[in-house]
Amino acid sequence: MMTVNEVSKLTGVSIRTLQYYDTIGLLPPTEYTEAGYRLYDDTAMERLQQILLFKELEFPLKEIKTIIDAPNFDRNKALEQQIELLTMKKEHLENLINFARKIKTTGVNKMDFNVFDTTKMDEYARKAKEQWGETPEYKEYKEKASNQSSDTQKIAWQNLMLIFVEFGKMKDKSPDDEAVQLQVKKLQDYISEHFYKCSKEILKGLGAMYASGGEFTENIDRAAGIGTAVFAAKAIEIYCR
Amino acid sequence: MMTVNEVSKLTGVSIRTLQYYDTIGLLPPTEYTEAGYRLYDDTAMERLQQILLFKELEFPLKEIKTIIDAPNFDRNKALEQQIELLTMKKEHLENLINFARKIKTTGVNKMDFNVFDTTKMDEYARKAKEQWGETPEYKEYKEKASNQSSDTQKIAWQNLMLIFVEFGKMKDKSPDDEAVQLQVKKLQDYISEHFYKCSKEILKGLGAMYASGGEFTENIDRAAGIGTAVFAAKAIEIYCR
DNA sequence: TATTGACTCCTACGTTGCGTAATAGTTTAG
DNA sequence: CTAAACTATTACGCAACGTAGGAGTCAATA
Repeated sequence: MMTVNEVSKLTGVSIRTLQYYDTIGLLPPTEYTEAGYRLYDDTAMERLQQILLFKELEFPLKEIKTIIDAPNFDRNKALEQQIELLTMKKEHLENLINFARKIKTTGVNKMDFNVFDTTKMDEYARKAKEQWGETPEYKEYKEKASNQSSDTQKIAWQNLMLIFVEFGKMKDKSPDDEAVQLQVKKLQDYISEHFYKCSKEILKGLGAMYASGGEFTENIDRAAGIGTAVFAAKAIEIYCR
Repeated sequence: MMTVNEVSKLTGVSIRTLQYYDTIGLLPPTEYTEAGYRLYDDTAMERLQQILLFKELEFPLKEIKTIIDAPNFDRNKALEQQIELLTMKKEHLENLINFARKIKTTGVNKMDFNVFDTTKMDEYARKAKEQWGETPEYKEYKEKASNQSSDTQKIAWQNLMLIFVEFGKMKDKSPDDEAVQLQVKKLQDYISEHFYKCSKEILKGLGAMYASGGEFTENIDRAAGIGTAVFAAKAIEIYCR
């Protein structure tokens, strides 16, 4: 039988934590002395080992409790689910890192809220559908959109907006300037990678849509400066010739 | 001037959040009506935009406050630091994912606490040093150990232990069995990748150390079953001939 | 004008996993 | 037997809000 101090020293778990695990019923001590001191035996220690194992994998304590208490719990299934969860978190972080890098290089400080609004994205998708109908490109978009988490999607749209921000900073140049044309290519590549294969045909249609004066135009101009949408459309038009 | 409701609908930020940002001083409204209603103007909205931007990058609110309030704050430096932080988190998750995968395949349910104890790791390192002196391998270890975060190191040790767990499950086989020998190679590769280049010479020395009856032997046996250390040492000896 | 419905305010508890006192009783070594 | 070391319980603190409750406000309708 070991006291809290001994258990703590052996396992590295703090005394407070042991007390806490007792109060939440995760790891009740084997018995108490008359004075109320907690005493743990080997069985309790094994349970603690289990707890530490799952805690290491970032399971929340409540889940750990149900997992360990369930007599015939499917360990592997829980592990797989947790792996999935961790993977999603990882991807989220990867997205954020890319986003932060781009923010740094473009030096944005204004960004339209609608860009952050996921519901608007579907609106754009619907508009695109109106223009293109049930083309293979639209199907591809829907597929990618449904496969990827909305989180990944959201950040993809944000990064797309950052490309327009770069357009915004080139407005003093001519639309056929080399740097501007390169930017158009970056746009095309980005769309191809994250939404659907973007041929020059489609890009042309997009350019027209950007400058058509609708919500898309507004959003671009608000995020990247007034006139950016039209400017980008011009550059796109030249690029697609 | 916009009310909380309007701001909320425009930005997707909840009313409660706006109230909260007011109480913590992050985003005080431009003014209050006589009735105490919060009113926001364009300047406040821009500030909110900034806040959302940094929040997206998982900056804590307190930092966001200091960042935005500092008149000549080095944005890029803050972004770089945040990128680093996010990268560390990502690496941690990658480690955990690998750990979880290995746990799943090996089916461990016992793991010695000392394995989780970082302080012991340095002890092993010191022992290794006694055996090898200031060899280039030891220098390599120290370099890798200092470069990698202690977190990554810790999980590397855990995964090393899992390799011994697999040894433990092969104890009924002969040490020169093909599967066992393959396991030795896996051990060698793992050490090479995560600690230092592990030649057969060094591996031989390690094998002797594992079976020498010291703390290392105890830890291996406790984590992977009694007799595992000796068994692994035999297999290693054969492998190194 | 009174009422209704929509909106807003503030207060305050719940969440997660403990850290950190503060106060008081217990055990052990000298 | 006393002091040192250990333990217990209680309870606040943190991060970033969600949620609920009670009450005052605003705009429009009956």
